Amino acid sequence: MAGFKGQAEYSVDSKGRVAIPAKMRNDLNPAAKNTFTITRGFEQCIFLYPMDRWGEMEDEFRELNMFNQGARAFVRTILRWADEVSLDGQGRISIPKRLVEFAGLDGKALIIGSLDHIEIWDPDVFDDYLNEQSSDYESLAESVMGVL
Amino acid sequence: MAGFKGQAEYSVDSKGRVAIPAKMRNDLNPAAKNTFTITRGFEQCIFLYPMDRWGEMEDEFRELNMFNQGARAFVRTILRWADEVSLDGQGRISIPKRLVEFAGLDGKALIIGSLDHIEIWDPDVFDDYLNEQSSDYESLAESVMGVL
DNA sequence: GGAGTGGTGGGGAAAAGTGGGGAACTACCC
DNA sequence: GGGTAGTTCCCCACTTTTCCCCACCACTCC
Repeated sequence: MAGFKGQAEYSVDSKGRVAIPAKMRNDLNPAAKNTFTITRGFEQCIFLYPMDRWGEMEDEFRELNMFNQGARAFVRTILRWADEVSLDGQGRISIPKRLVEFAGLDGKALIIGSLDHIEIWDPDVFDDYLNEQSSDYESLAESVMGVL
Repeated sequence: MAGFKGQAEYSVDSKGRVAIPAKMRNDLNPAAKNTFTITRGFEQCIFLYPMDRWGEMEDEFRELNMFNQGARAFVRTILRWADEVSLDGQGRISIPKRLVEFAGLDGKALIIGSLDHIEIWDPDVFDDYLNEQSSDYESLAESVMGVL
């Protein structure tokens, strides 16, 4: 299955609905049944995992030792923000209010494909994130990939 | 079976009744027969285990060595707080008074899905819990999942 | 230029949450 | 032993939210 890639800027309507780019919809595994688990991402963005991939994530969480405080706190956070959303007839999902607020979405959304998941950012928030990056793309690449 | 996820803030009425979110009810295994074992959770919250999953938990407790003092104390605690509750026609359960007091519930309840169980928190108590967290979500994720 | 695909916006039906009332059961007191 | 008060459980009705469907506009590809 091809991973998600590319980016697009779409509008978020008053009901919190956002269209998922057709290109990414086409990359969906039929097993995902046009359904995603939407949850809080890292940094100030939203993660969207297709149902099939989310099942694998849950299996990883189940393997954690729930008698460990840190593990409980982590699982509580990722799960309490999570919700299941499906594409409507127009290829849109509706984002729960609390996630709209968390990501600071305000009329516009930046959709970014990221292999096994899709990220949703507020365009302004994403600009700030880019500006905060201390190292440039080339140095980052070296530190992440250079040790392989 | 998909695990429980998501959160919702519902009211606790004067009779100690709380609705279980429809999304979580739909994730219930029919074998659970709309029945839960409700008991004291970790941190100041209430745990709700569907009947089918609770059976497995009991099996785990049975395997503990009851000649060990700690094991006895642990099992005593979790069992003495436990009670069996069923959904009424409106999808609600009624929480035993002593658990309402333990969790500090006061008119409102925060329901959090957590894979194999559901947690019930008082919203204020949960805020305090969040504030006590020493590390942010990103660092927590790295320390919990980063070693995989 | 027309048809089809892709994104946007709104309205109505159905489901979900909330609160209250009444019957059945129990426990306590007279 | 009977009556009363308290509790629990079940059912009904109301209100709000959510979801699904329909219509429209823009762009692109024949």
